[in-house]
Amino acid sequence: MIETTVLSAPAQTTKDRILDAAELLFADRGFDGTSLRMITSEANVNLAAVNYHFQSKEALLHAIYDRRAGPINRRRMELLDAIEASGEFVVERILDAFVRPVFELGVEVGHVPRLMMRLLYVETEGMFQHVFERHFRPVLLRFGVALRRAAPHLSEQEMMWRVQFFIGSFAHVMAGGRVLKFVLKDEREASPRDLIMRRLIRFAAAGIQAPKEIEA
Amino acid sequence: MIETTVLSAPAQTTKDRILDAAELLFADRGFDGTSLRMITSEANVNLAAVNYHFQSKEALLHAIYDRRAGPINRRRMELLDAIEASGEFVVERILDAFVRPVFELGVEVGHVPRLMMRLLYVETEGMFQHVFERHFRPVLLRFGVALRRAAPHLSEQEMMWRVQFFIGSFAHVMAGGRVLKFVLKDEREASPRDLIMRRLIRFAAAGIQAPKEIEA
DNA sequence: GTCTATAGTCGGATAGAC
DNA sequence: GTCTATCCGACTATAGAC
Repeated sequence: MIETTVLSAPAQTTKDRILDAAELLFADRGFDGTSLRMITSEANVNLAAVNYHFQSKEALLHAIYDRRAGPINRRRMELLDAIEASGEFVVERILDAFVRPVFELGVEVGHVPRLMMRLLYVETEGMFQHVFERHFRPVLLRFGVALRRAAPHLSEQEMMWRVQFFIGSFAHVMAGGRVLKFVLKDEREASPRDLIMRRLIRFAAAGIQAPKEIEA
Repeated sequence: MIETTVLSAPAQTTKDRILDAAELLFADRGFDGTSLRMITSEANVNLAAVNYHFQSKEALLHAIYDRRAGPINRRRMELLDAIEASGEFVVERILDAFVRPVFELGVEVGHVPRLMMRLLYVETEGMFQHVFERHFRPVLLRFGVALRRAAPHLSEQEMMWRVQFFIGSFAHVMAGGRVLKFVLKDEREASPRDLIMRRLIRFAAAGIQAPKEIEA
């Protein structure tokens, strides 16, 4: 089942080398802050190769997002399938299904959340729309439905807001907002990723299950 | 007490016009995506004026962050002073002191949270460090202390993590992550800002006050 | 498919007149 | 303080040889 070629990646094609180099650079320096020259130099390919394999710098970013967003959200769907099959709609387990596929990414792609962060807040509307409609919206809707079964006391819009609060927490710790480094210092390195994930789920599950109204 | 010049802003100086135009452009298109020519054109000032009043494009962004981060965090400190004076350490009230100064910003500066978002995740380390050390770190530390008095069952590091989850939720809804528009649709326009703030505080207060351990 | 060479544009910054 | 004019480097994209 496990192909050894996935990890060691021998005999990588020019196209893949471009994708890998560009992905890291875009995550770190942003689209406008990354030149094709940086990418081709880092990937050890010729400058013209980008416009040959992709058609433009923008189409390259497009391809990068599709390559990552597809597998992550398919995995989320699988985990949701299992929850629905079992009939056990528990908030913690549903949230786990959302965050686990990202936490399970290898450390060698630890920059992917930063890339997604840019998509959420920084990239152009068109870029966001393409990726969101294709990969994220169906997943988000299904999570909303599952969570309402787990916490039926909330209206649909109330739940949608709380899901957004959860996504904010999740995105923040995944993208490693620089604040984390300054506030938590060495603590962060010491905390195994698994513990961070459990802390996040604990926090968000309590928030999502909070009673409905503020005033009696 | 209230100066009418604050709102109508008559006879704005060249320097201020540059600050205003650049702030909006940087928030929308990012530092690399904004040229000095866009800024001076939008501000109706000469191209050379930027390098005269500030010294470089980077120093201009510096000035922009200082102009906003100062007042917001001073207001937070005031609200914290009031809490400490009253001796009523209630999680909801402490969280309110953190978010209120931002929610109270006029709609005409609704782009400021987006600008802060870029600082958190996108700008250079140097830019972040300058602003964080000067404006945010002292505030964050005080909030951590106050929250631990309100929820003493948590260790310092546990609380720091939960504060980070809260900040993620807050930043996400303030920056209006594009997801909000797509998921919540018209609902967002209809929800008064005050209601959003209360929902956020309700969610985060429950999360922060969640019991300590996952397993017994 | 891969390269070199270059077209064509736009960027930040500054010199120097007023 | 404000302007015009300009330097010079860097950028995306492509044409055309191999």
